[in-house]
Amino acid sequence: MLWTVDPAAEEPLYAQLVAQVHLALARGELTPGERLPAARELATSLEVNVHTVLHAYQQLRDDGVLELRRGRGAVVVQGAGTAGRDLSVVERALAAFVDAARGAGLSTEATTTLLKEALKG
Amino acid sequence: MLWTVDPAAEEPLYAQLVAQVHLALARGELTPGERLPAARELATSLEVNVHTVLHAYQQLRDDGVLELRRGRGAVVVQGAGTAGRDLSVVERALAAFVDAARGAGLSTEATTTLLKEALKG
DNA sequence: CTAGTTGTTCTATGTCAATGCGAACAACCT
DNA sequence: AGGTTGTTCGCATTGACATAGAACAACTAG
Repeated sequence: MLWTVDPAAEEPLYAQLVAQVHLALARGELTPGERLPAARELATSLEVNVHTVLHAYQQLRDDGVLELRRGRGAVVVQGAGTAGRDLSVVERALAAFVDAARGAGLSTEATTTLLKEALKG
Repeated sequence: MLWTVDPAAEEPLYAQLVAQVHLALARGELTPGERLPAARELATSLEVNVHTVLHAYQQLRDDGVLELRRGRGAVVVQGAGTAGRDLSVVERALAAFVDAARGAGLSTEATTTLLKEALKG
């Protein structure tokens, strides 16, 4: 998977990393059993502090996505993600939703707020 | 519209108010020309500081949703929102998207991340 | 014109998250 | 045994968030 980080973004750096892993997992770019780069290594290449990367890793562990062990690194948990599943249905539904929202003149704030509400229930 | 605030939520208080206005506007519960409660008044009833409410109001003004004038209060801008439009199409598309995402086993993080990505492009 | 209302602006304070930095430590691998 | 890697401390800095109080200016209503 591809790692990127935008220090200018409003979203915290660690949260950006967390979201990227979730997304890569959903897209099958990351599969269970796969090992992620070492925290220090990733931190260096992203020009970010080690603790920031570790913060993201620990968050992902709490999410049940990663398994962390000293000396071994960060490994994607077996059964995590949707690897192998077909996401085309989701992609189509997403495209339809975005089109509908834009067609109705909804702002991005209103659109994301609607989704959050729907996910709550 | 209904005003609520949850101090325990992760989302900032002012952001909660902003989201509520956006949502109410999208749902037609708030119409252009309508006047919002005075900042001090709303702050008192919500047991929140005046500056917090004002922060939300000013954010909404920056979003092009509100018009603020001293002595007159906060009024919804003419042409703001989707008042009068039919949101049933959006609601259905949203429901379909949420169903598809859940059916695919996507986490809420992955789902919201997907939407953000889609809204960017 | 007067008094009340309401947003605007200013200063100040305290808390907390995020990030960065350094160091020691424990489990794991080769 | 030695290197790798996550774990756990401590500490400092920055900024957002929220609260608080006060004075001020524009508007409304009487």
